[in-house]
Amino acid sequence: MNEYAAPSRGDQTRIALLEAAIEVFGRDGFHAASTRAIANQAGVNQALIGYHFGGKKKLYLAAFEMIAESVAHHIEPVLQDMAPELARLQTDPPDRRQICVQAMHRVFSAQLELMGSATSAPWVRLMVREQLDPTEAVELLYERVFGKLLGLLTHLVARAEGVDESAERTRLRALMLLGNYLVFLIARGTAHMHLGWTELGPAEIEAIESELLNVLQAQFLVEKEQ
Amino acid sequence: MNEYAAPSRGDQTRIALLEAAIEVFGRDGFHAASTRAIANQAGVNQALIGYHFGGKKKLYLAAFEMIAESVAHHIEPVLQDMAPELARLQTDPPDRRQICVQAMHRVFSAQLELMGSATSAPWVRLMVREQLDPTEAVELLYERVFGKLLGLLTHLVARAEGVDESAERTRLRALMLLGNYLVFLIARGTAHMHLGWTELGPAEIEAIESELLNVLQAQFLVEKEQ
DNA sequence: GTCTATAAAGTGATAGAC
DNA sequence: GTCTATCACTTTATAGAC
Repeated sequence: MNEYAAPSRGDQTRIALLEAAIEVFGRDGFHAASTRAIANQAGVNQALIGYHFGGKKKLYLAAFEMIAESVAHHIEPVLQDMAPELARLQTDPPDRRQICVQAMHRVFSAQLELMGSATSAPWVRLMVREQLDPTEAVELLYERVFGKLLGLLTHLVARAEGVDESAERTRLRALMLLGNYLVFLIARGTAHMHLGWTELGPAEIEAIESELLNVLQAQFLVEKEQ
Repeated sequence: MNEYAAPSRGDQTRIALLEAAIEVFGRDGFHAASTRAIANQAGVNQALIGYHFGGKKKLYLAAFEMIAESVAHHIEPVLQDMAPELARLQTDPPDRRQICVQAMHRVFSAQLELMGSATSAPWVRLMVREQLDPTEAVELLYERVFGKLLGLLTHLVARAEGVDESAERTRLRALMLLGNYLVFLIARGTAHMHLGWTELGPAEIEAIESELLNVLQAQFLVEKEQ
């Protein structure tokens, strides 16, 4: 499909099916989601899944292509915005710890904002599901989304602590940082029970974000003897 | 069934079905797991699921009863072992930060050991799945497992930092700590890709545990001005 | 308590009319 | 490109023999 021309009827169907697929696969999981439920949600005929995508499994994979594109689209401006600071880090300035903490916080804020928005919540659900039942899509996601995110975090950890970026410990640290907010996405039920929350709205996102900053500062804003 | 008498044939069937259920539900998810696959794995007839448990859904819930019991059984000695230190914390000793960090590390070690062992890996998979598709079992798990764990962590955070145990920030902090190792369970595929790991064996568990201690020390072993 | 056999409903895929 | 109709298969649950 031409990106600038008006979408044809077929394009509209394809897009509707992809959006419905993200919604329903994310809510019910691959097996529990029926092609009839997806077609119904999209407002199109069930047989069109076969026609446009070649089957349920291929629709599933196509949905991840769409997500990866959208998420990359959301993340890129944040990375662009951060470029000057990242460049400054190469010169090893005395305030590198502050710069790194700020950059990490910015990355997490962008992620939290993304996951909190109503439009992208279904993406998150589906990406989390894919982690649990990995298919070919995990590689796609790592290549286009999580790998970049983790690479940046690893770089920032390395710069903040003055350690080697390729060391296993550094990479472990980056994953653990990611865990600090992933827990709210994945163990949402348990998290809400422990906090007495009933939803994950702006106020809750704000609370997570604020505490995340505290944790980052506690971890990286102190000189260490080693 | 009497706990001390030899299990009857029916008891054996029940137990075999529960173990198979944990295995298969954890591997495939509730919907993708068929009662035939579970019965086959248990080496019993499919119709016996209906007879002993009343249906697939009830078998699923019964599996969580069994898990909760087993996990509580594993965790209790650790808690018992920690009781003296927890009592000492009440007196607000000068080394309370060290005590708290040690206690947290002990909790995480016990968890990591549990999740790393071949026998309990299926439990973990199933508990993680339940987080994503919450049923009545989430409440059971929170009541008997996660709530206790999070309660202890919240208490230790409060003691270490000298803050209020019931404050939302303190409870958030406890959840974030949990996230530091949960990420390795839930985003296992992504974590392995980022680290170049191919399995989660003793060496990997050891690496996580060791880095976790560093993170705990960085977060809690420094005096703060506030 | 365990088995076989089967009912009733749902699934993904597709042939063929338009 | 879209629709209806249907095939071939799988699912859970259960009736009834042993």
